[in-house]
Amino acid sequence: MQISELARRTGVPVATVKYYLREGLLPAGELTGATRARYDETHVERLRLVRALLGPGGLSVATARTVLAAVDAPGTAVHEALGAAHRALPGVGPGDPPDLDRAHAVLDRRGWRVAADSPALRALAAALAALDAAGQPPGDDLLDRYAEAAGRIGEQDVADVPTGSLQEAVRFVVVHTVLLEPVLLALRRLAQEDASGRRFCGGC
Amino acid sequence: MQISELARRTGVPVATVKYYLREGLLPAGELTGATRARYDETHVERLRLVRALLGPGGLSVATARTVLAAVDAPGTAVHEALGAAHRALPGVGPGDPPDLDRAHAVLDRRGWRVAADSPALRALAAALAALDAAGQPPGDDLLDRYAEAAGRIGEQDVADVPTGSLQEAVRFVVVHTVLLEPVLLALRRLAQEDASGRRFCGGC
DNA sequence: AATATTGGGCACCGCCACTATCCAATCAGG
DNA sequence: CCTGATTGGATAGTGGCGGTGCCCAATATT
Repeated sequence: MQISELARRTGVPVATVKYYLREGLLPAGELTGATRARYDETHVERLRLVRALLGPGGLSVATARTVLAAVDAPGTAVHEALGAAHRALPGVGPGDPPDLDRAHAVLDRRGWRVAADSPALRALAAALAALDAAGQPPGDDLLDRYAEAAGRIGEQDVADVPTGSLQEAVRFVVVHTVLLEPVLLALRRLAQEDASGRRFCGGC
Repeated sequence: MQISELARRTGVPVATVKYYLREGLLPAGELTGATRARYDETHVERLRLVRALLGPGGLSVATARTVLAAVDAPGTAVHEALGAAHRALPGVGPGDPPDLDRAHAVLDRRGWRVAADSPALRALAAALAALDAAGQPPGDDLLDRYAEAAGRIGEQDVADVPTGSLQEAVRFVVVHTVLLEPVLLALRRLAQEDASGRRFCGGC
């Protein structure tokens, strides 16, 4: 198929498909002439993935390129792919390294072992600092409850990773890491809404 | 204090403080003359809150304005404040209303009652659609596990809301709704990292 | 009185995700 | 084979966002 059909089948404007090609989010089609290129089903699939990462996944084009590079690298081990995805995700800039002590303490209480330079660790520390700044420092019990719930989920995420093909596993990890975040946040809000209705509205 | 001291104490550039004043994120100081205004501790506190919402909270200026308006409205009930915060949070545009059936099914299995037009419900449906588009449709068991973990958290969030002052409760709800999201996401990533290390790296 | 600072307003900047236009090459229809 | 439409590729432009720089008259400080 040509670029116009690729665009039509995915609902993405042709100019945008060209943009993704330029940005390296989408592999080039097979050139059949100086002004013709052929695309196939893998391009359709990839384009849908790109749109999912950029839209609901909330990734920037630059971030998506890095994440997809990990998906494409042939020999990437699953643990490395997860690390690559985590590293690529919008993290905390190198500005003012936050206080990692409380974040470490939460991890220690659960017995989690993570890399000392884990971006998620810095993100957690930064988020805790923001709560302090907002005048609502979280208690250890609250953090532990959050950590327990997160632990359940993270454990399950990893247990679900398929063992068949490495390619498949890496793709699974990246997609689930990124696209289940909005699912989790939406479910939390729904749970809050339900609980709030019961506590403050008598079921509304 | 004057604007320069407000800026100095919070580490925010003066021009940016002026911008927040223009945008209505920060209430105007008390005018003491045509070119003087006085700010107090409430402004320092509010400015820190604004920075926390805009930075780690990930809100846009427009969203933060809406959320803060709910905080400021005097008679807002807690349930309304939560709703206002949820409605203001970056949701799904009115484009292509997603299929709500699967989202409803998850909620029904947990017995949650939420508004039919809940933005979180639409967000959930959109996120599920994105997973489908990415070729990794989530199974019901996965969704149920996520919902269970989210339920634990949301329940606790609501139970923690202080009952003393309404103002205090509303502020608590807004801050916790917004700023615990990055905490939850960071903890999930850390749990994944820990679990991945144990499963795929033998503890690395 | 001289100097420095302030509040307020407006214009401007850099970044980002597209989007529009142009061009030569090429394909399809007649 | 000729003609007109379409394509790939490149370049430039757009609109929104979150600030940022600059200027001015008015005011405080010295």
